[in-house]
Amino acid sequence: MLDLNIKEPKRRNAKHTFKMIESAAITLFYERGYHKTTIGDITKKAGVAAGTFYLYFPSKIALYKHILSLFSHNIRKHIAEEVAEVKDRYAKERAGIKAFITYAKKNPEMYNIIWESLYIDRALFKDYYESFSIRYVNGLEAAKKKGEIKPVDTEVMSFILMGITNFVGLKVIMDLGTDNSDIDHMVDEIMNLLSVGLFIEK
Amino acid sequence: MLDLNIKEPKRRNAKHTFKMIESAAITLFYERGYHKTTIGDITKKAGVAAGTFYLYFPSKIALYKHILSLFSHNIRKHIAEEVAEVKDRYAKERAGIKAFITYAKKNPEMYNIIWESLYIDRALFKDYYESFSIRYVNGLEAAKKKGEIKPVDTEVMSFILMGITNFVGLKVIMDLGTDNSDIDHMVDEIMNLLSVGLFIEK
DNA sequence: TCATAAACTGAATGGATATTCATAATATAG
DNA sequence: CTATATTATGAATATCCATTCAGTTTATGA
Repeated sequence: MLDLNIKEPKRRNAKHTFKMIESAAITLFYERGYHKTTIGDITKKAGVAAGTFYLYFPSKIALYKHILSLFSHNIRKHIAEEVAEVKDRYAKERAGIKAFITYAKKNPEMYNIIWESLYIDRALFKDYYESFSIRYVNGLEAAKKKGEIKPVDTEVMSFILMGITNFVGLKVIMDLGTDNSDIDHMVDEIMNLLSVGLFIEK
Repeated sequence: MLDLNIKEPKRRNAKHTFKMIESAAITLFYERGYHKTTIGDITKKAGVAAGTFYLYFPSKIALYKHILSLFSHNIRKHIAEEVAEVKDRYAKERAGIKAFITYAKKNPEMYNIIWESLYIDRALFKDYYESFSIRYVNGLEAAKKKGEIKPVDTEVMSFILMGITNFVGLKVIMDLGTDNSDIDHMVDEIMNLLSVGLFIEK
């Protein structure tokens, strides 16, 4: 893991201060975006002085990278836990897709903050999606060997599946379109496409 | 259309200046992002004085909106032209998907600049994807009536299809993963999924 | 050629903001 | 209780940058 030069607090009160800065930043980065959020905004919301920020974080960008790393781990962990509970590939795929969308709905900050990496440090963005893809490919290759899925190009398929999940997640988070109340319905639509396709043969 | 208070140049030389500012901004917004690009950067690259910028654009944000609007129209027009040439829904879908990806590869700035609207003005982002979705839904509903596609939820399907196209496009533009040389192969993988699905029935 | 609108210049302005620093308060080990 | 590492403060600093403006140049129609 990259060293961000973040100083961990030692005493109980300081741990609380650290968390307050963290959560204030998450909220503000989500609401206003990274560039429009100032250190002053963050410390004010956290209820501490501006200087306090620099006791823990060497810079604004280090804080951003720290939060991005938190989210990367959390979402992966959450999906892995849900997927682990089921057996075959179909059930795993459904569980993974639903886990992503429900997690995104509960933590809308995550989505925005991860995507914003593209405009903060492109390497972070590339790294995030490539490593997500690699995980996906591993699962798909295993399923291919077991004859659970068709002999597709798993790398392309990983981006197809990430695209589906991310955009349906986006619809839910940003409330795009008319109806975003029923996540299970959306997951069903996705699984139906993955099962029988979209087109009717002539 | 929203009025951006952009002053169109009248003489030949000035039209050239205007274009230089436009294209410098497109390059820089792509390379550095909106917030990290200064008016000084833009005017320097365009080869004019800082004040010249304000002869044509009332503000930095107005320039961004102007460019976003250019891209919105161009990509839609490009896709519409390609789609118009073919008849049934399958061919239309293939043409549309391929048109998006090839256009994105040729104009990688477009992708970044459209997405960045999320961090500049969320309403622009919402508007962009919702109107894109509505166009998609219209096409899908027509195909449904004709019995060309299955009776899916077309709104959800529009986001599924946008997600697929956007993420495969992303892979190509950002060179994610190992192989991005063969766009036709990727489009085939997508069309195959849309035809017969991913899973093998037991 | 001349008058004038259009185009252009670049230094100056004003406001914002990331980061530093000298100082003070506080928790805890011994 | 005391010494000390830790935590906290917030005003000051230094830089950056969008925008303005007073003055200059240039194209073009008459």
